[in-house]
Amino acid sequence: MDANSSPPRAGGRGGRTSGTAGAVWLRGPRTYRDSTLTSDRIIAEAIVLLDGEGAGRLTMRRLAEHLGVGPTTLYWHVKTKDDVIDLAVDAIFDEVSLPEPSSRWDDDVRALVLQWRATMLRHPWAAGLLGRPLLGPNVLERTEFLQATLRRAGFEGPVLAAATHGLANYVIGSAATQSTWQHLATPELQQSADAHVRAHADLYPTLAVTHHLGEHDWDDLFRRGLEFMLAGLGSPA
Amino acid sequence: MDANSSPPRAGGRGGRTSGTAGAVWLRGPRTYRDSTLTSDRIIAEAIVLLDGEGAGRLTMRRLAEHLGVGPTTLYWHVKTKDDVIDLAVDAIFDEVSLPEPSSRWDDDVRALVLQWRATMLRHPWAAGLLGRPLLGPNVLERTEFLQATLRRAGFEGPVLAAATHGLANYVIGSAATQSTWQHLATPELQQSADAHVRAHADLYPTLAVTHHLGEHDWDDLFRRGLEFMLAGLGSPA
DNA sequence: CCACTAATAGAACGTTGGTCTATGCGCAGA
DNA sequence: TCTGCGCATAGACCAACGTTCTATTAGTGG
Repeated sequence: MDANSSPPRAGGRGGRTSGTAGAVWLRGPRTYRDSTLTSDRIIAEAIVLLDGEGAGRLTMRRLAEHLGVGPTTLYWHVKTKDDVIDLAVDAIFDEVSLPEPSSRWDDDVRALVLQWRATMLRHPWAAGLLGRPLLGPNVLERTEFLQATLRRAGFEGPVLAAATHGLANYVIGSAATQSTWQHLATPELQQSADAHVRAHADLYPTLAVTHHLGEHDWDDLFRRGLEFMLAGLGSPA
Repeated sequence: MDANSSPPRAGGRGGRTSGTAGAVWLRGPRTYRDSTLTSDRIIAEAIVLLDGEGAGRLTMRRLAEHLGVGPTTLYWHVKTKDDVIDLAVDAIFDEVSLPEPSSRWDDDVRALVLQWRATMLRHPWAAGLLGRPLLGPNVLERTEFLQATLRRAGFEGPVLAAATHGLANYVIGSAATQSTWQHLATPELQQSADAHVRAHADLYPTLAVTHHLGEHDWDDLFRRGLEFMLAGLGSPA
């Protein structure tokens, strides 16, 4: 807030630290104005902001304010806002822990994919940020795990590529759909959407009966779809 | 461009059309300054702009300019820019023609899903616009068709819902991934991404061997994944 | 000819992402 | 202890954006 008023903060550690030998160890790493702004801290705060208020309300100024820092200062640590977003997206994938390989490859896939999905749902803004290349180390590491698991299961060549893509795209699509409905659409919108479909039951007879937009058991839905995919993979292995 | 200079355009049809009976038929529908701006024309031009330059370069001002119209005029026909986008997204789904129901339900699904995908690839900006509810009539009609087809095939209850969602989410995820790579990532980025993965072959051993990011046979990949899903659906029907 | 409505344009506001430039802090060496 | 020097921060500013408010014009019905 008013972190940039007149009295300058105390820098470093207490008082005078002239060229005394050995003082380095007491001083610790380079500190500046005692709050070292790093790109990591920026990304972390960006994620907090995104989690709390959604992608639309992430602005460089608000982000700087939350960090107690001038708006333009961020650009010293980060090139553009797009960089912030890309880094934030990759950062959340750190939460997807890689399962310990078991004796059943499909169990490993299940475990990974469920965590992947859970992470995307924990940060629903991530779904709306697809459409940008996912090349961060965390994403690549998870993709590597998925593909390596499938490869150990015996898939190869085009089949392996298709299996990897199929599973990944299913997760991405599912998470995007669910995030959209759960977090970006207000309950009123969900209800009126439901009402709208039922009001036009002549146009959407099947949807009107079966498609209760707001009342899905999303977990069950996802798991069933995943089992379809795994079953389809099972035969031509 | 300079459509708003001093000389006002000629309105209506030639000269005086006072209260002469029967003149309505000669006059045709209400015309104003001989170029009737409608929300349909706005959406159509928005799609042209989106196709040509991507989502990032669609602004109300540029859209108005392309229509030879003042920037604020659009707001008479359209409430907000989000409306334009929502309408544009739904409009492109008009290109997804509903297949004639055949004797094999899976062929119908294949036909629909392939067209769905093709349309999304034809308008690659659409993928980045997921994360907003798809509730337009065109989208709903296609979803209705998909679900109705599966229902006729014997699916019911949670299985039906899972099958619909599974297929739709697979299409969405696949199209998003491919659009991202083909259109939003420059060839240089693709190449350097490839190089990056191979340079870190220690971290991504499987990807380094198999994952040629820029050189996928996307059609083949998608079809194989779709067949996995359909095969998985086939068994527990 | 006049009032009325539909449609257009313009000025302007607040906010955004980003750049350019100046300022201050902390450290190393003399 | 003083003096540079580079890392880090802030401020003024810019062009562009979405949108609103208000004025103006074209066409219609009386």
